Amino acid sequence: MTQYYSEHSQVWVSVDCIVFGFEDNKLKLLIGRRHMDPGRGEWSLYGGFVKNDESLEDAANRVLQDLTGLNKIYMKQVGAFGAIDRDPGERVISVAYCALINVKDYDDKLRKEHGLQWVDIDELPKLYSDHNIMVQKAITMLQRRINTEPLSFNLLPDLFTLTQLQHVYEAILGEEIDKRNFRKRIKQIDFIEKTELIDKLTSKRGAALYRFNKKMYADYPSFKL
Amino acid sequence: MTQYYSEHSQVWVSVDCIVFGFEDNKLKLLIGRRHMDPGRGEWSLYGGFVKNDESLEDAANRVLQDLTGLNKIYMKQVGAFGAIDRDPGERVISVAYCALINVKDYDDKLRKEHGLQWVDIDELPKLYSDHNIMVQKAITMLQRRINTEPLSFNLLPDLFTLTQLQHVYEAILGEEIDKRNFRKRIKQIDFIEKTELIDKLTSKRGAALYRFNKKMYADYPSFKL
DNA sequence: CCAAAAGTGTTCCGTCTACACCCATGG
DNA sequence: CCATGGGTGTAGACGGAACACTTTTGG
Repeated sequence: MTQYYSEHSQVWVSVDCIVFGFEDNKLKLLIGRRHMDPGRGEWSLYGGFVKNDESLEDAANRVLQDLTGLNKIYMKQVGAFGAIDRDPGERVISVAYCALINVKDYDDKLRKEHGLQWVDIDELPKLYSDHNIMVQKAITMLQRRINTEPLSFNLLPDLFTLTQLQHVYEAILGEEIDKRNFRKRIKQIDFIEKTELIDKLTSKRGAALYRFNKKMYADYPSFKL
Repeated sequence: MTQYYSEHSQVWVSVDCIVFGFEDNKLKLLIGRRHMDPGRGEWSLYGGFVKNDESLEDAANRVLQDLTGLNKIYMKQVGAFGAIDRDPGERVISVAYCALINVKDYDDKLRKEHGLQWVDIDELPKLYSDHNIMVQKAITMLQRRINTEPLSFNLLPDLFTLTQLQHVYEAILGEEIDKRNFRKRIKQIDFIEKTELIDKLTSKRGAALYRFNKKMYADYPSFKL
């Protein structure tokens, strides 16, 4: 079993946040250029070191809040990355977290202050260290889970049209979906509620706005698209 | 982005191995009693600290080899666990790895030397720290992946009968499977090869032995049970 | 001869897929 | 009046689930 602490070496642990957003019917990733060595100037995920008095989740939440001003963001651990030389400076193990945010909730001024950009996931540049691998793993995770967990709503405003929702699925899965089949399946899910409201922004005719009823889902947490 | 190292604190990082085996048609977990403080005497997973000159995977492999004498064990990361007080002694972040081994390959003398036991996953005791959560997460992971990845063979000898294979699925999924439907599906998978050999140990009539053809799978890595 | 496990097909039902046209409105 | 996106149903294919009896042989 575990042996005494002092005989062993300690390492730095960081969290890296893989922040996805949805805009122009594309899945986007929030990245910026590193402001410090090693890797100054390279494209990178946003991250930070884990402090002694915070859990991994707390650290990821702190970094995300610092970054977006938002609290209670949907977040899931992607995994720990621990190759010896993954950080060119020192031994740093990093735990990657995937976050989904609604771009509209995110103050764009804050984005610019941090020097960050939304980049289409189909046009990602080479990122610092192993960050591309982290992103790839996060996308695979989303694809596996999107049909069995209500993830997609985190990328949309509280009120959304079915076409928007469909575009989220298409962006994550990377393939087109038949509109009629998609809507048929949605109708069977009772916690995706149709409201009386009509969205007139995206079409002339107007589209019904829907809402994800969190309470109803919490009472009966089963999801299968 | 990441800031300079020295301003930040370091932590201990350990790996914990969730070792599954299959025996008596049950899924079993390898656990032992802790030989040191904190938590001396409690049931626990087997683990060890990550050294400065090894990756997380290397550390997990080292611990597994130390434990079983086996090399090239099937292994997958379950996740990083980082609650502040998860280790009662010091701040230790642990990365859990799930391993699948064939009990027959494992020298039972070595097991006893380490004071370890195979315990039915339906009869797990309370484990040290957050180890029960790790195990639960590993089982959920297996259940999700067993139908899309060729995991099950790692729990069996090279040659196995279809009934044995079916029992592995039943043990992991926790539900009974129809024999005829199961065999129908297996027949469609061409890298599960029927051999000429007959197993006479488990039945009077004798059952055909099958083999997982790794090369054939590597050439065409698609799996759907 | 019998207990115990191996092996084998068919039918039914529900689910997924493919597919095309009318509607409402702003400009 | 027309371009744009919203909204709707059906038929055929396919895959999954239910289901029971015969075979072999060691003891």
